[in-house]
Amino acid sequence: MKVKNIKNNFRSDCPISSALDLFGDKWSLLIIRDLVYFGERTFKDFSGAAEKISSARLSDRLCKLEALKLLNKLNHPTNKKVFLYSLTPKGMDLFPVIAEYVKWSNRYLNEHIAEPAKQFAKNLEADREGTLNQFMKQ
Amino acid sequence: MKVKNIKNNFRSDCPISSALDLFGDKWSLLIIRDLVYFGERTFKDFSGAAEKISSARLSDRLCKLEALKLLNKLNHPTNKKVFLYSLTPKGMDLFPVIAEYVKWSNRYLNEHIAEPAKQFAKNLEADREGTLNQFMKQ
DNA sequence: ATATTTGCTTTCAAATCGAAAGTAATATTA
DNA sequence: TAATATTACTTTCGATTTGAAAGCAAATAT
Repeated sequence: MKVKNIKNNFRSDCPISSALDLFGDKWSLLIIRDLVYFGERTFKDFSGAAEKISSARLSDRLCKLEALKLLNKLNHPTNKKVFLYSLTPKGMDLFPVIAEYVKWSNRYLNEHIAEPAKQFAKNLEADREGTLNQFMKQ
Repeated sequence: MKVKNIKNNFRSDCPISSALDLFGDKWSLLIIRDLVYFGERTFKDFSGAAEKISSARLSDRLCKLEALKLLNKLNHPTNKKVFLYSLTPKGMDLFPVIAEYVKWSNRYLNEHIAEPAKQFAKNLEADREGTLNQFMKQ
């Protein structure tokens, strides 16, 4: 796949619009989410997530996120055709963004969201620092 | 404009994907951003932002965000053809999400972003609670 | 040796997008 | 008060992005 120069194509010098230019689509943060939660994932693992990303889109997003150095792609230790994706520190630093989405959704989409997420949101509200650190130190 | 039932069309019961389903496009958070910063904006004001949203897209997004009750649309006190958009508490509660994007971009896109945003990020890093409260109490 | 699995790529119709022009109602200017 | 300008949109249309499905090659499992 060709990943054309994603940077140097920003709409403005605003940090918010620039972040959205890089990973402000409907899939990138869900890939990051899976990696925060599971640590490592394969192509097939990502494909299995509830949102049902198509393989074309998944392939495209993994390439872009790797090009942005938000994730690492490593060989599986025993299976040559499988790759293991994981977060770089740069990618892991998106976790606080994700956490704020969780808090907002817990407040305003509460009846719609899954029970474990509600608990996570509750922990975040009670002790943000601690809950984030729990995930972010490795 | 017709705003078709935006809810009941979620990809999953995940709070992150659900939030992205509602306003995970490249423009919605920038509209919220302008309203956090300026309090009130007109259609023309939004059009003037550096990212140069097209009028068709702006019209569409304002409708959707109003339908989601993230913003209010009020008549201008003296000019009948102008409307004043502002944030509801539900919309204002997206500010912490925005703030985390700012922090991330300040870390990883630092040389690209504008100086005032860098200062804001610095304040956030030094005193998150205080900096957020400064904006969020009206 | 054959079948299956994995991580993709290709194809294609449909949805979404940006750019530009158009419109209708109001407000300003001459 | 008649002409001009402004505002908040809507319309149109070609280009880009998307999702769904099928295809594929290499590696693994049977």
